[in-house]
Amino acid sequence: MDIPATFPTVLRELLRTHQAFLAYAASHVHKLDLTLPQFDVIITLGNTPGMPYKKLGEKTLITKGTLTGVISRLEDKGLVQRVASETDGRSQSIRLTEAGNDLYERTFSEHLLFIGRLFASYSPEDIHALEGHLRRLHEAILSTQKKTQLPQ
Amino acid sequence: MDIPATFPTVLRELLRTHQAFLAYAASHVHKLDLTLPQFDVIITLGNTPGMPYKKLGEKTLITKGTLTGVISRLEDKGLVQRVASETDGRSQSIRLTEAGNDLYERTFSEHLLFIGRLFASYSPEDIHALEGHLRRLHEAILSTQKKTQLPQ
DNA sequence: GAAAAATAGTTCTGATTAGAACAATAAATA
DNA sequence: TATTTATTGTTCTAATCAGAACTATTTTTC
Repeated sequence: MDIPATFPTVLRELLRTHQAFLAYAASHVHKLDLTLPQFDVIITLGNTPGMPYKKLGEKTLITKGTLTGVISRLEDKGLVQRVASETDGRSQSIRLTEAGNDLYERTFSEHLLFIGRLFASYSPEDIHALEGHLRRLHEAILSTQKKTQLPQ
Repeated sequence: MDIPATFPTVLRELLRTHQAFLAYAASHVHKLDLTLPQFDVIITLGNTPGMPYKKLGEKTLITKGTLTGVISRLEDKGLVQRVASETDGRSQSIRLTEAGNDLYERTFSEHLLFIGRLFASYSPEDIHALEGHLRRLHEAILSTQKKTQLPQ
């Protein structure tokens, strides 16, 4: 079995790029007195009638245990509210309050512009290629993980 | 200014891929009763005479405030030790203890194999291409960040 | 319909994170 | 040399993170 000598380098680069992106995005979001996960919840809920807890977690990649705390802090700030589901006694819907929606409308497009600057030098094809490479690695990880789960 | 409609998708994919990789790597490392940052420190120190605190932080991407805690926990486990610098009263060198080195020797190559499985379907050119794409995005982020730092 | 299994959220724990404030030391400057 | 400035590592805070245990409610299965 011959391991390419360079794959640890790729992975380091993945980590560094990820970290750099978070720092860049956070520098913008912190001006709103929100954390990155909090803002992520806001923009995920924007332009929706709200969504169940679980779906929100899947979209934002936030674990349910963490999500409880994030939502609570946003609720304290008056930006979101929990609404008990009528059909399922376990479930709740999270949605933006009026203040939360105001914030969303006021900041989202600017945030998009801010993030978009990163890709100033990218053509649509460039972006597409990058996405393809990431998606391939992502899928490779998932399928390797699956194989490893029930080894031999 | 025309923003490509797809860049949020790429970034989501970056986050998902990153998360998937961490989960995959952690599943292996947790068997050693170590966290990912802890193991990262171990393999960074492996095959070195130790290194100053600051350099270790740069290599592992761990902030100095966090690093203090990580090192302390590894010290408690008897895997690393702090050695005061002789020339600089502020500085310390961190290095593996004998037990730490044993662990490193025993687990590193296996860990490399484990991670290498992710790239089973990759040719060296594939890996190189992926790395190039990541590096480009990384540099785009850094340069955009620099421009934003002193705006107008 | 009753017991068992699955699901939604909460709570708890230990660790990491970024960031700021701080002490001690070293280096630069005047 | 004395003062100022920079650097190293620690400590502190508030938040996130994954994972496990737990409660309350469905849903499944028999």
